[in-house]
Amino acid sequence: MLNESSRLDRAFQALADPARRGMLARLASGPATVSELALPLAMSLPAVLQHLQALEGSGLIRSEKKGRVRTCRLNPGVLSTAEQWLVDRRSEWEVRHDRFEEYVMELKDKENDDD
Amino acid sequence: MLNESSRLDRAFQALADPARRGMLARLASGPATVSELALPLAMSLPAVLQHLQALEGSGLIRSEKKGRVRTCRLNPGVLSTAEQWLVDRRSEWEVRHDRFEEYVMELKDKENDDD
DNA sequence: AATTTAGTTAAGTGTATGCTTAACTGTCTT
DNA sequence: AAGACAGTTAAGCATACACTTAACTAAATT
Repeated sequence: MLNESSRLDRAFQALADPARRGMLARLASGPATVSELALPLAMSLPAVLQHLQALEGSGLIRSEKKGRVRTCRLNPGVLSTAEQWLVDRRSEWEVRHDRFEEYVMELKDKENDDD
Repeated sequence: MLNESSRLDRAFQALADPARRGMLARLASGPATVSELALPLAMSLPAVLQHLQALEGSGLIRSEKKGRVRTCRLNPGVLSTAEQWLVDRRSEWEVRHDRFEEYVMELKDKENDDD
């Protein structure tokens, strides 16, 4: 079974590499073949393949082979799962922070009462 | 120099571990000491320290020591930098996808014209 | 049929990561 | 002053990661 936590592990892990983020950025503008994805990268093709496996293993992309060319495309679902995790944390923090600001305001109001 | 790409490397790398995400989730609800962060984790204190170093090194948290207790708190800036990267990719994809949907709609309209 | 193209597999290497235990440094409590 | 508490440092170990080269498969071209 692939629980939510290990899905996020894989997704963030996949995102933690500039070559892979480059591939995702490329794929955001449309499907691409393995060679096209490899073109801007200064590494061997097997290395590219390994990055693609990481991306596909995390569910960030999917790919299919037709003849001898494999076409990759972005899979936006996992992208937004990761995004949502970050949004949730940040918004929880912001709520707390707003409350703190309120509290500071209250203190200032009381100070003013004392004048 | 710490460029944007390697900042994202570190941030996503830090996010790719359930223990560290747990710590961030805890810190989203307010500051905490090292021991408090360690409490729910089934690992030694030095291991916890190493995770905290990863988090602080990525800029996701900051911490300060007072007496013998170190207090950690969330640093929301890097969180939203990572979030923004994901949002940008997803929204670019969505724009393209919407255009494709439009295109499909157009095709269907033409089909209907032929009926 | 021979060659080029597109991708794949296998094996090896160096570095990074995630953990451990043991020993240690300050700070607070009694 | 003695001990407990909160955290830290150092060293070691096993696994995972990012790459490489060499050898290979299968599809398209000439």
